[in-house]
Amino acid sequence: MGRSPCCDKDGVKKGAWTPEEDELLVQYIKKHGCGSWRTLPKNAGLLRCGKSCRLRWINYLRPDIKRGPFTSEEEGKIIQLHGMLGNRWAAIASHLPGRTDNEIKNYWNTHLKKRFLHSSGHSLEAQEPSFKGPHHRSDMKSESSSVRHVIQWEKARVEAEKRLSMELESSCVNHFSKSSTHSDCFLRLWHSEVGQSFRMITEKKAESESPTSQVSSVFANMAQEQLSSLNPKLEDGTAGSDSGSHDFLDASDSALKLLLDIPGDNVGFFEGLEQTENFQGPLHDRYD
DNA sequence: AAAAGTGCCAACCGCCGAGTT
DNA sequence: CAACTCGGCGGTTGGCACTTT
Repeated sequence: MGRSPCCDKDGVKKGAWTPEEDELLVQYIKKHGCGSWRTLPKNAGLLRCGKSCRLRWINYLRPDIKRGPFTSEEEGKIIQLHGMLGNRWAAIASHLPGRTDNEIKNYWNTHLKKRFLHSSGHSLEAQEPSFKGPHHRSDMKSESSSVRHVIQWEKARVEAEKRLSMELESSCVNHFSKSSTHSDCFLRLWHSEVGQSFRMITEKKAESESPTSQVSSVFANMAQEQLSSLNPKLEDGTAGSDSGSHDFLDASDSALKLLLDIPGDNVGFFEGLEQTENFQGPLHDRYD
C-alpha cells in the first residue's frame, strides 16, 4: 500500500526560508491558528509543503522559542532525560520549556554525545572486530559489533549520568529522603508513562528469545513483584496502563520530574541491569 | 591567500500511529 | 476491516561558517 506524498512535489519550494515566507507564515498563524498544516501553505500563499511549514513554525518561528546557548541546568536535564528516555527527543523537549526537539537532538549529537564518549575513556570505533551478525551469541568476544556498540554506548551513558547525579546530589532537594521510600519511587516510576512504555516493550520482546528480552522480562517481573507487595489491588498488572485508576499518581510530567530528583544512589536498579550482557536499557527499543 | 577539514544547525525524508472514511 | 489522511517523530543531510594546514 503506497501512500500519497504529503504535498505535491512539483512547484513546492525547498531549502532555506526567506524572511518574506516567515512573515507570511507568522501572520497567517497569528490570524487563523495552525489548523490543518496540509491546507495552511495554500491558504497562507506559501509555496511550501505543509510539513515544512509546521517544522519552520515549531523549530524557529514560535514565539515561545528560547534562543541562545543551553544552560548547565538544561544540559543536566537533557543528560538525565536521555538516560531514561533514550532518543525520544520530543519527550525530552517537553520538559525543557522553549527548547525544540530538533535543537536538543542537535545539541546532543554535536556536544554531549562527543563529550561522553571522550570521558568514558574509549571510543566506540576503537573496538571493531569482525561482524558475525546480530544474533550470534556464543560469547562476548564474538558478539556482533553492533550489539557491543550499544553496550559501550549504554555504559558511557550510565557513567555520565551517575557522575552528573552525584554532582547534583548536594544541591537538589531530596524528594525521597523526606517523604518517599525507594519502593515508592519504583512504584511511581512503574505507573508513569515511562513505565508504561517499558511494559509495552517488555511484552513485545518477551515473545522473542533474545537475551535483551530476557533481561527486560526479569526487570518487568521484579517490578511487578514490588508493585504487588506494595499495592495488592493492582496486582493483575493491567492497572498500570490505566492512568485513570491511579489518581494518586501524576502523568508523565511529574513522574519524570520525580526521576530527575533521584540522586545517584537511587538509580542503581538501572545500573545493575546495565552490567548484564546485551543490556540495552529498559526504554531503548529504538537502539535495536 | 587558498585549499582542505571540521563543526554546527536548519531543513528534509521517510516511517509510524491515530483517526477517519 | 481495509484503505487512506494527517500530524508527529527521529535520523540524516546540505550547506554555511569557522579553523587548520
